[in-house]
Amino acid sequence: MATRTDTLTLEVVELIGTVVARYHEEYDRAAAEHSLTGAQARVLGLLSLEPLPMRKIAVRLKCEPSNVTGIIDRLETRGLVERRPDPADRRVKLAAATERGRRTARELRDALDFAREPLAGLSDAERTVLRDLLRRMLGEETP
Amino acid sequence: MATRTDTLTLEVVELIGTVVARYHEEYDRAAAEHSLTGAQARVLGLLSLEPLPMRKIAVRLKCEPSNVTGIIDRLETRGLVERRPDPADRRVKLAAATERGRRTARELRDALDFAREPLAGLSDAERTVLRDLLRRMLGEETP
DNA sequence: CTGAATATTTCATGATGTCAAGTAAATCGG
DNA sequence: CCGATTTACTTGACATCATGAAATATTCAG
Repeated sequence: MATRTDTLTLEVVELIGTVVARYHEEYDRAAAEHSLTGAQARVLGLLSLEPLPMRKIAVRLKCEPSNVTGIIDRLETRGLVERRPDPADRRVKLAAATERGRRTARELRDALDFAREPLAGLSDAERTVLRDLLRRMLGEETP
Repeated sequence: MATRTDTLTLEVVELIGTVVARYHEEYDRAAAEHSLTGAQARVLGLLSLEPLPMRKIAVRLKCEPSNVTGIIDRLETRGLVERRPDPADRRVKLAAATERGRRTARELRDALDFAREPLAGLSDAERTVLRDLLRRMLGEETP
């Protein structure tokens, strides 16, 4: 099976590149409307689901823990996140979204839902096909 | 047509998020193997096709021209890119990949081709479907 | 209890990004 | 042709994000 140089493959790769670029534009634009950077929006989104230790945030972001300190600092300064002690381990600090933080995260999600409208051009059947192709492409087994 | 909250749409959005993350990981990893950052690799890729004025690089990157100055500075320091005068307009500086720059860009492209192997799991017919769906999703009319 | 491992922070450093100001060159109106 | 405006690029100041090393506090293993 030709995997590298054929026109079709290159075309798909190019399209995926475009999807990636579009995704970031929309994400950063939505974040900027709340005066957040992309990284801050991402972390706030994570914390709106559940409080997390600094260490785990770093794992999710695939970055050094020392980097997370600064990002949480900035979110905390703006009252969107707070640090709490972990009752089970006094070394650990849990970062948790405040009420305002959760509200901001919700608004961000809604704005991104709007940005996701590109999918509106596809029917349910087509989305199903797209979902299955993406899953296989990502090597996830169809459950 | 339900576009926002249905499970199928959210699932596809999630998968696209995963594709975006995967794409960046691979891209940055390939760039790092040549001691390049993602931004540097991206610019080098552009310049390996044709020399460009600083201004146009900024447009392609969707950033301020002053930012491009630094990126080109760093690529130039490493002998991958050079600045040339534009014979048609003495205000303009053309950034052009050197021979070494073109070679590095080629190696980078090859490494990325390898990273693109996820597509190997799909047949030609499936890739065609994927291509068409992505095109429609991106609002490009099928030529 | 002591020593190793873990979680976080701080500091130094570099890349990327913005914005404002400055320089040089082209262009336009008169 | 000439002065005013626009355009292209650079510089400097600053914020964010990222890494890595060192410091501190706490847990855990033996």
